[in-house]
Amino acid sequence: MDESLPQGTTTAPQKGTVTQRAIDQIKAMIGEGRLEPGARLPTERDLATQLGISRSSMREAIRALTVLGVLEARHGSGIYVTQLEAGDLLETFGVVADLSRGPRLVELLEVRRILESTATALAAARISADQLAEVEKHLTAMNATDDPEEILSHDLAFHRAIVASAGNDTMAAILEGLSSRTFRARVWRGYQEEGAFERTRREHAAIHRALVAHDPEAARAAAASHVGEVEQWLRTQLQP
Amino acid sequence: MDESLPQGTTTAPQKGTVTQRAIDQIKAMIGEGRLEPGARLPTERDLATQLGISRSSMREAIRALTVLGVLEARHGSGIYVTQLEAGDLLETFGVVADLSRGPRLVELLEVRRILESTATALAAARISADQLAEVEKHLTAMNATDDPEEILSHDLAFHRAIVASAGNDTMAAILEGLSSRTFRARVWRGYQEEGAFERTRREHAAIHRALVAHDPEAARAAAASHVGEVEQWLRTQLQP
DNA sequence: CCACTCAGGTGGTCGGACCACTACGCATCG
DNA sequence: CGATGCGTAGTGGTCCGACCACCTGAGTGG
Repeated sequence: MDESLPQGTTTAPQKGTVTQRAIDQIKAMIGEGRLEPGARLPTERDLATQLGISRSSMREAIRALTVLGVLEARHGSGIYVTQLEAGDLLETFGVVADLSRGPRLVELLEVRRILESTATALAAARISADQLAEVEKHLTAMNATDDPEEILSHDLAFHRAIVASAGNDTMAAILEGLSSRTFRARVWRGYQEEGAFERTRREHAAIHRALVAHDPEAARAAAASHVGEVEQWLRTQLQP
Repeated sequence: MDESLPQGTTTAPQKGTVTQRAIDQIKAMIGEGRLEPGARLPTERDLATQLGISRSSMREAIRALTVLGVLEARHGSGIYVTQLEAGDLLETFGVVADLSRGPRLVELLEVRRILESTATALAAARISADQLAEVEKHLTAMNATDDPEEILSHDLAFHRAIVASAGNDTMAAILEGLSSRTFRARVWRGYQEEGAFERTRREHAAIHRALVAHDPEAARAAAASHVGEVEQWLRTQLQP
């Protein structure tokens, strides 16, 4: 069947590195509810003792879970479990966008097109007056300046406000990663040099109209077309 | 002449922890193309010396990038950059599914419904004979057993084969995380106790028919309905 | 009653030591 | 001559102990 290895403590699969085991164990503690969101963990030294490993290895495990958005270390205070909200856990999604290039950029944009068109459709049905005002604020601000940096900033906020109105925080967090600053800046650099300003402006206006009219289908089409334009442009860039 | 500037050009901005800086620098090296996918990094000791930090801190940085799927450490050999493919970077996506609970599970299922319905529609248009055979293999195997464990396994493979036929690796990797074993096992436990076997079988058959007919719209509807069923069930479970 | 001080505890960093494993060249054997 | 085996150098993995930087809260003084 299996082994003849005596287990020192309760559960020790004895697989992989010591650090990896520590990562899994802490993750399991949270998954099983033994550690609530926001809870404070024992000290690094205590944790290391409990799991029978050195503090160095335990620190590596904690660092790993920190970059994953699961834990949060506060210098001088302690280690805490994050709220485990979508934003916390999906922050690493931005890394994917930053490190992707070539064909994968197109794939990412395709995913964004699918999700954002649906999110925009949902927003058209659910958006409130206040949320719509927020959207309009960034729309007008975007059209009132020529600074590319500022345009990009308001463009991001424009879409972010719309997606937030869709009411699905997880989807919003994913799209946030897919629209991260460095990601868009890379694509926009060349895209806007082809006189895409005016087209972008029209597309944004179309999206806005659909939101005002609370027309999900029109919103979906407008958003899909908007992202699709960039997607198609990028596709041609890869086939010189 | 270096400090008091918002951002340095070459040297470190002296922000955050030393380890975090190391993480960013390595990430930047890869992003700027100074480290190609599959390339071998200098040794931990050399890297630590280059960045002027201790080996312990460097190890934490490496470990962090390892769990993110950016680096891969081979004991006794060296540290290498992964191929940076969708699967490598999106493996951490499974953590989100594993640690999510309550309302966020519904949100995740909603995202999956949107993506998988589109992926299934794409698959209907593009699927080849070989790929279709693979899908059918798992479909029949799923209907030929009563072992819940085996059913779940073939169910996963069934959808995986379909999504793979859509031709978007990034989307496939995301859906893989959203359909991870532990995630589905948690949901299915209760779902299948309500006689959902037969319904699931019919829904799978409908998806298969649409694939055979190369009918994207039917495939989209069938897939959306399939995931939506589970989604709705889960929604009711949260409102007792 | 409030503000300040300061000591203890915590995460952050460092350097060194040793172990486990891999890779590669060299000597050996067929 | 080629294939095999072995040994060694180099790599990541682990551990230890020390010190630093920072936060917290109890105690002190006004």
